[in-house]
Amino acid sequence: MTSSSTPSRGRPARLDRAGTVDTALDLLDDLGLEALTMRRLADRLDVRAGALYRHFTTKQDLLTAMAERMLGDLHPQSGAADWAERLRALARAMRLALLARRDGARVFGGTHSTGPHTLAFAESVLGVLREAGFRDEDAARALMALVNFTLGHTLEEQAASVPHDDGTPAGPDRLRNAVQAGPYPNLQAALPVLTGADFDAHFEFALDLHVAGLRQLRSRTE
Amino acid sequence: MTSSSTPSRGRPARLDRAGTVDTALDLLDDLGLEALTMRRLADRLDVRAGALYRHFTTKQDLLTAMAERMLGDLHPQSGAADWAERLRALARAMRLALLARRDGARVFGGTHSTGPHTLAFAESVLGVLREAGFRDEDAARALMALVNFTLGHTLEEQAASVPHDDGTPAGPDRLRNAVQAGPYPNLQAALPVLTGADFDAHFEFALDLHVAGLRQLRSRTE
DNA sequence: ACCTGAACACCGTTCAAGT
DNA sequence: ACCTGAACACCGTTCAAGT
Repeated sequence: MTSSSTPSRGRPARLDRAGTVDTALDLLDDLGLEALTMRRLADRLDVRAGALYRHFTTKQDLLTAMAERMLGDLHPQSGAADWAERLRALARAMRLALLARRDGARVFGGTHSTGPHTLAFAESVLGVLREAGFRDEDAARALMALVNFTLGHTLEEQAASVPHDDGTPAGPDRLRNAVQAGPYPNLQAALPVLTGADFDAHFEFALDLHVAGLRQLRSRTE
Repeated sequence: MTSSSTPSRGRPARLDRAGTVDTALDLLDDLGLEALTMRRLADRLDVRAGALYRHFTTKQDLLTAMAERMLGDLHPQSGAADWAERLRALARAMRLALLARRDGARVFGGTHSTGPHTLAFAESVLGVLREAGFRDEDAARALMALVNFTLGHTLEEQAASVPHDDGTPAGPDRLRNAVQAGPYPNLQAALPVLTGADFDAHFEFALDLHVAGLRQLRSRTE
């Protein structure tokens, strides 16, 4: 369901950047980042690994294209609401785009795309902020903060859902055991929330903090 | 300057967890995460690679110990100030601890230590927040938000300082070229700040947002 | 022009055998 | 008890040679 176009007439080129990136993302979903190797990707494309280097100078180049592609599936949902709600919608859309693929946050975090989807996202965030009256400098820094905490959050969220080798969920257990073994009263109190799986709520909390901070900055600047 | 103790009497064990972690961190500083291999670490310890597996079940285990060790060099600077300033000091200390070693943020982000240093840090942050009057749930989420954006920021900061193969700084150039090639008026306006290297200011901005958000939450809760 | 075959220089990890 | 030697099953990347 991945390779589109190129109706096999004559002997069509089996490889092209776009199709290869799609297949690589499918492979990522199936096997995870650790198992995404050039050889396995080549296998799935019925090609030898060396052939990939005609379209990607390096594996890093492929990963960057994958990150860029992920941000293409970005649909911020927001009517003509106020700036804060439009900002929230953009942050939520970024989170969902990264969550949509296995290890999406790690792929995104390990690359630095300057492709059109990535730039369009940044452009949108900056547009909302500048229209809201923020200075260029503050808008730039607010964009960085938003991207950074969204990435950090999504990294954590995807890491937490990785199970042990034996199948049981890894994160919560280890933390609970460690906390109960030592003198950590505050951690003990926070444990239910920290080991809880309500990542939507965690993200919304962080988003609220960010927006509240911006609102205050705005009211002082204007 | 790394291996301490074990005055070579008789035939001392050449390997121990603590010393190995120190050497691994030295190697990380010298060569970076990409080049930190079990074989190279074994070389520096005058040992064969297989011997490392007597002390670390896996490379991931070693990396986790390294992350835990990094948080041991945490010295939050703050007198008996108010909660907001104490929180800032903790966040700054975490950032500095990660920046102190090459690729420190990537090592930390790729692991999930539940060691004493890591837990003590979390315990401190939670302590400040709970003493300030935050509910357990909010304190837990504020801790997660703080760790996530500090990690995200530091990841970005260390990635930005990686040069091209040819020596010139990689990040700024590529972004500038890409932005100037397309219709990105908002990015154009933000470019000086985005490509600027004042990461202290970027971090303080994000920290201000976080604290302002918390202050507002607190005034509504109490 | 595009891909294969085959190699190069590595990896993490395991484990019998030595001391 | 602790480490070596040697192997296993891989990696990313390059490049002459084929078609």
